[in-house]
Amino acid sequence: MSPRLARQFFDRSVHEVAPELIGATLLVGGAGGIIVEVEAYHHTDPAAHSYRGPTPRNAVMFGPPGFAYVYRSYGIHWCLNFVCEAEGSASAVLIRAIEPTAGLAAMRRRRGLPDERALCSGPGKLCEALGVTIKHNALPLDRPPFDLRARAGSPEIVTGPRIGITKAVEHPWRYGLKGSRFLSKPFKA
DNA sequence: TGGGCGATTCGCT
DNA sequence: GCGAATCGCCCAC
Repeated sequence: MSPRLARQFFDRSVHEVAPELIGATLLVGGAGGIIVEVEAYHHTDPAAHSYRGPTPRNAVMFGPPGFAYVYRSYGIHWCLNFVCEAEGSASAVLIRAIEPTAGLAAMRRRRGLPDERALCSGPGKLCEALGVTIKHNALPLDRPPFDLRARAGSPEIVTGPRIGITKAVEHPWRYGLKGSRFLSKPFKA
């Protein structure tokens, strides 16, 4: 088993951390798999929740790195982020897609879907599959129920514009595992 | 294969 | 009141 990611792993620029999360293994309560798609959000970025300063919702982003920031999206879905950089810098990586490898039965049950490819292929989907809710907000990533393992090799990374945002759309801050069948959407060649 | 739309909560204007 | 870091379904092509 590869080593657990230390808290210091997140105490760097989101643009360093985000691509290094591709290929890492994320389990929540024993269910999850290999991270294949993420997006980086920096506090100077108009598309980031932290751009306009702290609020009750985004408070965790302004705390120390290595914690989970969970928020509700479109009134329905949960989205999972990892807080990065020094305390107060309010930057985070959005986890967008996972290749399921562990706890398949539990994830299928929660998703109500038999298709493995659709289990975790989107930020809202993977939270439902892994059982992530607001209860996980502000929890440390180096302790249960989270289990985050460093990747083994150096996978090929593809980049592209982020999805579903209206501001700062030009930045290529979406990172994916090249050729993965489990992405939320394909990367443009 | 891809675009349009409804569901539904919350933060901010 | 508006719009959002989404998803799944429906429809046209």
